Amino acid sequence: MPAETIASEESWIIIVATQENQEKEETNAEAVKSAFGAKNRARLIARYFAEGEDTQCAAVDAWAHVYRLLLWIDQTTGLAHCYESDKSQPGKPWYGRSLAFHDWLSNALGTSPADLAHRIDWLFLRATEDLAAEVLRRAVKIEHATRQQRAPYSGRGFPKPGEDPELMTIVKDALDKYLGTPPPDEVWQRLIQQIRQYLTLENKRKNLVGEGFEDVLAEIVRRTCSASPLDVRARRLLQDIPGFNPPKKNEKPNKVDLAIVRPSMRTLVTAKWSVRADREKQFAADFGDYVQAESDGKPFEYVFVTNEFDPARLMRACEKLATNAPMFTHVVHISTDALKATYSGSKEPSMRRIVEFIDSGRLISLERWLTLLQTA
DNA sequence: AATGGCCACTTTATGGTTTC
DNA sequence: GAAACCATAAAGTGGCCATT
Repeated sequence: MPAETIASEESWIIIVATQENQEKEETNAEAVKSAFGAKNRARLIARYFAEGEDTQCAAVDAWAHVYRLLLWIDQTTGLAHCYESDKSQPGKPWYGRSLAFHDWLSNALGTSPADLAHRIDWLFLRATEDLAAEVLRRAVKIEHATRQQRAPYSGRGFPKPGEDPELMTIVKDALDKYLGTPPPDEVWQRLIQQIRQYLTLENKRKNLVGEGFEDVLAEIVRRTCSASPLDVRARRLLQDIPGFNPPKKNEKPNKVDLAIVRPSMRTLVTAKWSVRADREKQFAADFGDYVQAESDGKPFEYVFVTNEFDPARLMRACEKLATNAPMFTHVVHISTDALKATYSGSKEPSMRRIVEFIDSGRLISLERWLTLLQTA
């Protein structure tokens, strides 16, 4: 594996970066300062659609774009992630469902179960390249300062940054018998740093999935509905949407995940890749704020878009009432086909219930929602 | 086994301050 | 007056744990 090493007499900074990154950086003169930030996400999403064949973005393929861009493989099972990791371990019920989902997805994307990993997670992989480049730039920048800080203590065997002796012992003990010659210090250090980077990388993902989901949906709506006059924005202030008052003083302004404004209707979207109980409570609180702030005396839609696979959570979203009418105008899942395939081997009533909701039109697919937006 | 809920994790955005 | 720097709030998610 090619690596960039910043050598110094003490050799304590070893940054791992792929050759590919380095080349990209040279051609890509502009440096990305916030790899996961709104600006870079927009740049990457634009690039994704520019490189693909489906530039217009057909409603029927919308789910595939979302999954190619955002879905990932669970490291512990090797399968496409559709539920909490601890419940998706081999032998537990959601392992079977994860297998079914993985099977459905590789088929639907026209690839094999073994190759699926390379067909998804586009956004995270690209953003991660930018992040690595930025980390490298920063390390170079502060290298001098770090060396000065350590200078007074040189020669006294102070621990080096990023050494992690415990992790090193684990690896050493495991391989001891098989190593003819003990590897040099730099090799150890690079290995340890690579392991740590690999492990921490996964934690960063949730950071990108959240707002990245909002951005991807916004872009898909824009491209799918390019024929009709509509204004789509992610994280728009409620007060900036026509017909909604600013908050009373001392109350903090409310941001809407996705706001779609058409001549005929204002649609406020809450977009959550997945759901937890605490987030469910937020739905009703937000809706209350929206109703409070409405100033035109005209109806608006409140839509929930998600990739949640838990039937209980989906059911509550479908059934939730505000006053005595359904709170959500639509409950939208990225792929109701994926849901059905994932549940197909399960006889639990909760899952049958969801299939009924799908069949009755209460829980609709992203494709269906986009066509509704196009026609209204 | 399913449910409900808490919170650790990580980054960005923002606003203020300092430096050149 | 731009830039660089710093501290802090906010956001969103998945893992995890206790309870049903």
